[in-house]
Parts: sequence; C-alpha cells; structure tokens
Amino acid sequence: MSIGNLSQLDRALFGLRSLVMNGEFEGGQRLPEVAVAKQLGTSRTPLRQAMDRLVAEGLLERIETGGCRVATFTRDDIADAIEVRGVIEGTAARMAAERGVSADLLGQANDALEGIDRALEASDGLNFECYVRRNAKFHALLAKFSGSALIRREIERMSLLPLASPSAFLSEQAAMPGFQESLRYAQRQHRAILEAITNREGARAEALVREHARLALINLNYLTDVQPTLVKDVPGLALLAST
Amino acid sequence: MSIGNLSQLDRALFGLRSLVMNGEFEGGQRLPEVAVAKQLGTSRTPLRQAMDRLVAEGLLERIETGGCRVATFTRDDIADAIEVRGVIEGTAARMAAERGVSADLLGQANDALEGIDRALEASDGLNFECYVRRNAKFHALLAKFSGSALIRREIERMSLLPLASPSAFLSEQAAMPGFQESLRYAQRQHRAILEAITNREGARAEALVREHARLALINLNYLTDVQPTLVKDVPGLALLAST
DNA sequence: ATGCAATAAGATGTATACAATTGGTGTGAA
DNA sequence: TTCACACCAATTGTATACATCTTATTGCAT
Repeated sequence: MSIGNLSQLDRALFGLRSLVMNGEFEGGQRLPEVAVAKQLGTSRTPLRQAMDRLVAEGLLERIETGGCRVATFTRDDIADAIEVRGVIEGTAARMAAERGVSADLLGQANDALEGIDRALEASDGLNFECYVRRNAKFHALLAKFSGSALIRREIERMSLLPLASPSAFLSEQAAMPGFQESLRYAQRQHRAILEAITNREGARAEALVREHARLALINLNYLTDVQPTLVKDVPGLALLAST
Repeated sequence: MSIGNLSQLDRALFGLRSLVMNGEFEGGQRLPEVAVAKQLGTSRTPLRQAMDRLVAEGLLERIETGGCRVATFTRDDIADAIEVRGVIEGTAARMAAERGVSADLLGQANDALEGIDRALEASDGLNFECYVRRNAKFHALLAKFSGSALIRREIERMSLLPLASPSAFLSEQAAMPGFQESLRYAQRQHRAILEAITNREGARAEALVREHARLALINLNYLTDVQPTLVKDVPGLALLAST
C-alpha cells in the first residue's frame, strides 16, 4: 500500500475499469471471474471487490443468478446522466451563491479561468492540454464551492459514469467544426457562472451551470450522428448500445 | 439464495446496517471484522462485501490505513442530503412534466393520493399506517415518472442515507404539535405536484417537489431542538454528531 | 519523567480450497 | 422431431489459512 505500489484491489479496479471502458468485453455477457482474474494477474478476492465497486459506479450490473455483466447504455441513459450531473453541479453553484464562498477559493477559480484564457490565446492557436487541465480544475472547484462533502462526492460519482464527465468528449472534440468557437462559448459560461456566484445570484448560477452541462450533450450527438468513426477513440463510448 | 432463505451476504448486509443505524457502535471507531463477523454469525468474506456496500451507501467510511469506521453526520450533512434528494426528485418531476407520463401511471398516483385522503379522514382521526404506505408509494411513483432508470436509482440511493428518506421522520412525527395539519399541508403539495405534472408545467413541478422535501428538514429541527428525548427512537439519528 | 524505538499482538489484505448452485448437453421417450 | 429429465461441467458463494501491515505496549536511553 506504499506510494506507487498499488494494492491488488487497486490493480484489479483500475485494470477492470479500463478493460470495460475500452470495450474489451461484449456488452451484456457475463464476466467469468477466474478468467478475468488471471487476465489481471490477481486472485478472485480483490477482483470481486473491484466488481462490487464497478457495480456501485454503474459500469457493471449484477446478474440475479450470480456474477456480473457489463452494463450497456442507450443514448438516453447518457443524456440523463449528463442532465443529472448538470442538476447537481447547478445545486452546488446555487449553494455557493447562497452561502458565500471564501475569497481564496474564488481567487483559485479566477486563476483557473485566466489559465483557460491563456490556453485559448496561445500563439499556435490553442494549448489543448492546458485547457483540459484548467477546465477540470474549475469544475472541481465548483463542486468544492458548495461547502458540502456530500455534494462533492455526488458530482464525482456522476462524473465517473461513462461519457458524463465534464471532460468526457474534450479529447476528440478537436475534430469538430467550430471547435474553438465552442470552447470560447464554454469559457464565457465559466465567467458568467463565477460572476453569478460572486454576486450571490443563486438562481442565475444554477441555470447557467445546467446549460453549461448540456454542451456535453451536443458533443455526444455530434460523435454518434456525424462522426461515428471517432467512436473507437472515446473511452466508454463502446458501451453505447448499438441501436 | 432461495426465497426467504437469505444469502450470507444479505444476512451480513441487513444485520450490519441495522446495527449501525441503531447506534450499536461508537461513532468514529473502527469496526473489527472478526468480532462483527462472529456477532453476525457469518464469515469475514461476506461481511467485508457488506461493509463495501455500506461504504458506497455512505453509512461507513474507509480508514486510510485499512478497515472501516461508522460515519457520523452533522446536521448540515443531513440537511444537504435532504436538499439533494429534493433536487433530484424535483428533476424527476420536471422530466415527467416535460416528457409526459402515461395515463396508467398518473392514475396510480391519483389512487395513492386518494388513499392518503382516506387515511386523513379516518373515523378515529388518522389511519397512520395507511398514510405512511401511500406516501411511500407516491414518492416511488414520482421517481418512476421520470422514465429514467438512472434517476430512479439515484433517488433510492439518496433515500438510503440516514434521515434523508421521505418517510424518515414520519414514525415519530406523531408527537409533534400540529402534526395532522402538517400532513394535510404535505398532501396539498402532493396534489399540486401531480397537477403540475399532468399540466406539463415542469418548472412548477420541480419547485413544488423541492419545497416538499424541506418538510423533512422541519421535522429534523424539531426532533433535535425541541424533543431530543425522541432521538433514541428514530433509526439513524444515533449517527448524528452530538455537537 | 518524557520521548523514541523495538517488539509483539492483533487486525486487515490476499489467496485458495471447498461447497453449492447454475447452465448446458446428451440421451431417451413420446 | 421435440420435449423432458438427468447428469456433468463450470461458475459463483463462502470459509479459512496465511502474509502483511498497524498499532499498542513495554523497555531503554536521555
């Protein structure tokens, strides 16, 4: 359990999550414990723990007669997950506005947004890696703003669902037409959200965050309808029901 | 795994949840696996599975150096849990209004509300048991209305948290002054919620459900401030931090 | 007396053996 | 040919033994 030396449970958890997300298993089929344990180089005990956790995450589902199968998601499922993430993040923003946020935290959020500005104005057009990092930072701060550990955990939880996280589609979005314009739109929303929270405008903050989350929906639709060839590159998209 | 013959995991899960909810363990102390396993009459393997699930439910928390401890909740934690339940139930109601609900389901909800009416008008003043049952039924239908399995699961999940469920305080509420008047107020909210959903008024339905959830907060405050002697009778209230 | 270190006891993490249940396959009869 | 029943293989659920890591206690040195 030392640093950099993972426990068997962590190895099984990361390994299995990665296998499932990358679509290594046929959707709906049962995961045979012995075979998967051998594949991951661990025993059944930590593997079963890992499976329990992935069931809790929603990535696997229990079979009544025993064992687990890979969960499959319809596009409606993913849309609902994105909507719920937006709703809870929106609640975090509203609470932040209502209860007030420390100047230190507000400053950190402002720093993150300035970092995004710099990433957008980079000399070579866009510093993509920097954008992704600062975007994740801003969303993490938003969850923290609420002052509620429960809210923060719930947002993290929803973001674990495949394709529901704030940066789920960022890596492949680069191929989209109007990509940079979309990032600039998102950044204006970021600014407005932070302004609303600072001004203690709870309803405005909540509505803005909800709308902001729906950007992920647009990307989902683009990837599945217009550019299905990219599907293989987006982690978790393999779990989308083929219908 | 036959009917009525629980698996060891279920036995451990129900038993441990009950022990924790009833405050059999000192808050914050580590749960010794061997001792608890012996107490529950099972081995460590299913007990550890049960502990993992209770961690996912939020009832236990992991200790960094190994093992689990009983989670403690501040009143703010419980207030946040109630708020989040209200927010997600509100989203379910809004989605129901936006997407439409089948006449069959609407009819079932109406039946539940008529059952509550009858319970409130019983000759001996109040049929309490009937009220509780129909109230739970109405809230379950509300979750179902959304048409989203994810939403339904998240509402169930939030309702598992101690004191966050729609009927968490009902059993002890009888000792409150103005108790029946409070139930009538709640029932008027029920009617308004159903009307808003039927009329496809999403924003109204969402706002009403949020306000409805806050009734639980009032009961929480009453129990902890005015009638702390009742604390022992409410399951889960033992987990409230004594501060 | 206090602080640190070492040791021992006890707890958790992991592997594996065994039991019980499931699911498939093959054979037989209608 | 098809359905049913039985048997066998394979898989999951459970218990337990073992290894590793905590943690508390004791003793020693300052």
